[in-house]
Amino acid sequence: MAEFDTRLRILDAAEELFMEFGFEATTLRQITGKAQVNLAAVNYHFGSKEALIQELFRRRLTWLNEQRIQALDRLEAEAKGAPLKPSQILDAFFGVAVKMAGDRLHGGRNFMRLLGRTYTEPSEFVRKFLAAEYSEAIARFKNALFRALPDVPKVEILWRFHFMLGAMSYAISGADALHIVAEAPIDESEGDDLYARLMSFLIGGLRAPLPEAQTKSTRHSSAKPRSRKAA
Amino acid sequence: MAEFDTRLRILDAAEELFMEFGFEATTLRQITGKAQVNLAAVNYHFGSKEALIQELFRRRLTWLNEQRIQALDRLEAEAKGAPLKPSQILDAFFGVAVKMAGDRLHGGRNFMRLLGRTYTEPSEFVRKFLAAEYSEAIARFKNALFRALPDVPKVEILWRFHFMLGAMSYAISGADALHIVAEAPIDESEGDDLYARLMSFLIGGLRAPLPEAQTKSTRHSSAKPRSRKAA
DNA sequence: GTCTATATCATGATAGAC
DNA sequence: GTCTATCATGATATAGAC
Repeated sequence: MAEFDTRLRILDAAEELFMEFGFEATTLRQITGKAQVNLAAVNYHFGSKEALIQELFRRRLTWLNEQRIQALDRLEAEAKGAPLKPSQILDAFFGVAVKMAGDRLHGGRNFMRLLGRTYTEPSEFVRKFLAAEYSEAIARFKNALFRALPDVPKVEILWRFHFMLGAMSYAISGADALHIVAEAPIDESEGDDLYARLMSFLIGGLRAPLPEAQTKSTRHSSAKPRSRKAA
Repeated sequence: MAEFDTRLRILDAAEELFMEFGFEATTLRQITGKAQVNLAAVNYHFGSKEALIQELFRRRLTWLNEQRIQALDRLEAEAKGAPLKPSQILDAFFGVAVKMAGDRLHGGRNFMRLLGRTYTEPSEFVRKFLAAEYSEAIARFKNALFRALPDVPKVEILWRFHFMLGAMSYAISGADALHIVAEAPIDESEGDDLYARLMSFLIGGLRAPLPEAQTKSTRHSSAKPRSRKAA
């Protein structure tokens, strides 16, 4: 079979299968079967299943984070040293991702849904790899948020960033899980709709009043002394 | 000797291992090894690995959702027919979960971290099972939110509920993933701290201004100037 | 009821012909 | 570079002794 690019066929097939079944449950036989290449091709071209997974993330995640950093670069150039607005920062970080997730054509959709789940993946080597791929972009956006919200404690910003990543992950993983919430299938909100919905939510969460001003309408901690600070 | 003991040992060991390595990557040998029972014990007591997983969820998730519903019952009894405040509803739903997640002692911590990841699990039978276990609680809380926020389109509430579940999932999965965001290890916010942080964020997101562009039905410009605060 | 031993099978990976 | 054939391993599950 005179295949033009076996590598690409494997990567695309693997992306789709990993998205559907996860890393462990997807076998090399499924991948090579779907890609219509020989079973040995994966090991020939990538060396191992693990290396295939890494290459799969590398080819898209590197690009995604470059886009994010470029978007941030543009905003900061325009601002000429002034702090950015939080909404601008979130737009640069999450906007690119949601757009990529809406792109069915180039496989971005599959990849982003996979990525959303992978962020909390138990597998050690995947997490290490993700952390490395993300580190530059995360550092840039963290600093931008610190500057944009000088009154908010940094640790609070980090936690909220973390929460936002969770919301984005579910937003993108989307349909399957949402059906647990909405028994009746609802219109799948793709692209612009989803983006607008997510952004409203994220900005609302990021700019919410800090927890210390929490009004106690609950009885959860009424029995406990307030002095529990250390943890 | 006692079968009961063996069952429990298996469940506890499995919970911990599944949390650490995921369902697929955890083998019956690991489970029975950690539980210090015989390899055949899992199949004897549960029938299969799949049935073990279901039993594992059942024993905790059923209880969790009962707690949630009871909390909602109490709130609604107090309100005597009036709509609840959104913060009360969120408190009933997420508060119980976060408290359970903070309970290292009875294994609730492991379970909740597992649950957070599992919600978007690819595995078909797990998702089906979760949907069934959740359905009653979700229905109750959906309706409570619909009543509490009569001006917000229902589809919007469902999406925001979905986003909130994502934020909670990450909040609980917590430490591992957060280290990707915060390179320097930050104090692990457990219990009350985490709860307060998450609730502020969730309420902020739930009550955020609605997104402008709604390509829903033919209604245009509902004559309500949504104050778009920031681009 | 619990364990030992094993059946049965699918996996990731490799060797070597072409 | 691609294929066929095969490997060693480890998986779930079962049969039968105790």
